[in-house]
Amino acid sequence: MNYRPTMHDVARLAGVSIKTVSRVVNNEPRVNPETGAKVSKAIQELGFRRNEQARSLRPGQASGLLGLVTSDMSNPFYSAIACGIEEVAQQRGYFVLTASSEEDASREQRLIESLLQHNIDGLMIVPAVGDHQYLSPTLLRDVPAVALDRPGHAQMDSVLLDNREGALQAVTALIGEGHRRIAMIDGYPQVYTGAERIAGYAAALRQHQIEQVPDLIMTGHHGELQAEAAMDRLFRLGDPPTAVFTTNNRITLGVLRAMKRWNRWLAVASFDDFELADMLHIPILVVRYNAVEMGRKAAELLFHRLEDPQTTARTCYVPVEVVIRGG
Amino acid sequence: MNYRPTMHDVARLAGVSIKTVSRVVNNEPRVNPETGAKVSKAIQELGFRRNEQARSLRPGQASGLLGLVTSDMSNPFYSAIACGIEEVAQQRGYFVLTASSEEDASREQRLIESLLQHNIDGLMIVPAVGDHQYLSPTLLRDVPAVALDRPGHAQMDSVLLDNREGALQAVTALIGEGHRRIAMIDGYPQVYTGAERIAGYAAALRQHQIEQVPDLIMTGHHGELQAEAAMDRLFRLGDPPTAVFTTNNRITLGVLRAMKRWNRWLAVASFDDFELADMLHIPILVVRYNAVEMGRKAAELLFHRLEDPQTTARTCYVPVEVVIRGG
DNA sequence: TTGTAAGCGTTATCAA
DNA sequence: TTGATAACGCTTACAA
Repeated sequence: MNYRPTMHDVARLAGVSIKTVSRVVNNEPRVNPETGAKVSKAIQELGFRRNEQARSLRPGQASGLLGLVTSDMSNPFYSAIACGIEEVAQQRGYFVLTASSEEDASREQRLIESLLQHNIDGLMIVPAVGDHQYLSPTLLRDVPAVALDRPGHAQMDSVLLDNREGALQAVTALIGEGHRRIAMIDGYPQVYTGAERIAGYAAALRQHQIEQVPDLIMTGHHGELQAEAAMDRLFRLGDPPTAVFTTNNRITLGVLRAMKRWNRWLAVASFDDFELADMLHIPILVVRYNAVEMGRKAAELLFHRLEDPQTTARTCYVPVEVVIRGG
Repeated sequence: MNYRPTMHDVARLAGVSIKTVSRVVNNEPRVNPETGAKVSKAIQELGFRRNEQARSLRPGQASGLLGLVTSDMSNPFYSAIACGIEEVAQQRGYFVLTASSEEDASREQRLIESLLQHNIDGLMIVPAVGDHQYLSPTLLRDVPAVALDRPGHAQMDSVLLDNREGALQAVTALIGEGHRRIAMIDGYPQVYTGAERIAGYAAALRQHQIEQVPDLIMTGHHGELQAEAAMDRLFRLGDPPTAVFTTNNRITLGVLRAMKRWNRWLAVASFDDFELADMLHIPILVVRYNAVEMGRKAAELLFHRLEDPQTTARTCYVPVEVVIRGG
């Protein structure tokens, strides 16, 4: 087994006390340059590296760890967020502990508790559906937290999209192209983003005096396959829609698969852009935003709060825009 | 500030010694049920949670942390790997510290050192190009490590794809379709996977007595844009190819973009599948494999080694297959 | 069955 | 400018 040198070893080799080694390691002032050189040499020779766990054991010392809980890392949206977070964290010498809640609130809670046991300095979370009392400062032991994509507890910073506005613009664009029978396929309406996007869809119809048709509103689809089936049902209607608004990237993929299978290409507006959207042979409207930037913003909010814990909770909106892809 | 209760607090409240609390927390036998109940009650009341950093400070105690260094988390291939790793780690109550090397060996080395300072129990790494002496057991302080996607140091476990065979099969399939002028666009030939895939391409041509044409072999492209430009150059040739073999997902995307721009659709075989490949209006051959499974395998190898550090290094090959997408 | 005391590797206090 | 010593929160010999 490989022995790992400690400050004691360095101190012994350099012929100084352990405190002096600590001073050198931490670049404290008031160290005699000569002593410093001796110590540095010993550090080099032994290949000493400070044990971060031991250092952060002492209260008030940061652990250099952040927690990130998302619902599902296999969704490119969340992995893009994770990228942004990591980028900022890495710049500051922090590491990120990532974990997936699978959209399960009790699992999310357990993960958060485990993360707290590891002494994370801050938490970023995409809160799963449900009550979020366990995100209260008390239960988080005053560890700063940022909610991502969905609002968390009232006293948390958050980074959100303008979901409603994006949906409204996308559906309005469809209406502008002359569509009146516009279907909507959505994920979980219980999820904040889903609810907001539905509201945007409804608002667009209302603004143009188009009545909502229950047959065209399909809610509660988890994943591509369910969305594909929903599109099938729309195709089978006596009077099918001429356009479809999908509320997230997974749904959009399912819908496109169904259209390909039926070889009937309706107009599509999708909340969420996706890779290769521009390669489609039909034009498609997408609500686009910068997910990596969302992650960066969240990490930055967190670091600001670590530096200044007193400021009141802030919500940061990431802009969305509607663009045409494919075609 | 929120005070975080310690075992001492629990002990005081329950009227027992700290050691008894420790016994209860760790489910040690030989605790009087009554005493245990008292302690559990105190733990509940105070909301006590063991401090993992303090626990793992003692040598021989696992930290419950694993390190993962990939080259670029924004590539879906690597994030899929991370998913698989996390899945296995989470099952065992481990957390994963992720970091991106950006394909820079010195940065990779610094990240590994930082990870070691955090007392990770094991490391998984997609080694960047370059010399990997710093992946020797000595410099890793005998922390078990698994190389992913590319071989690391001789004494490491590794999880690899059968790159050469996949490339050979893909190019052979193109030849089977009657193609003789088959171009190849690749990323970095210095990267192990790139080199292997090039070798597979060359082997396929050789087996069919097709001579390699230097003009059709474009190597050293980083990212989509460079690949797109390479495809442009191929189109401008007096005698352009009839088919293209691309050695990774980024290259493929660039090539498809170029084809769309020129509206000239050559046959394509791609190493790496990609989302929406099946939505393309042309058929495309892809070398497919399960990246999530690669992550799972790597994590499993790591846990095996944690349990039994003595076994010799193992290499695990993840199967690849050639399938037709799109069309 | 329970408790005392030492120690893990670091930082902080305070005295030299 | 340096060093002895006591924490930090926990586990583990060893003792009671």
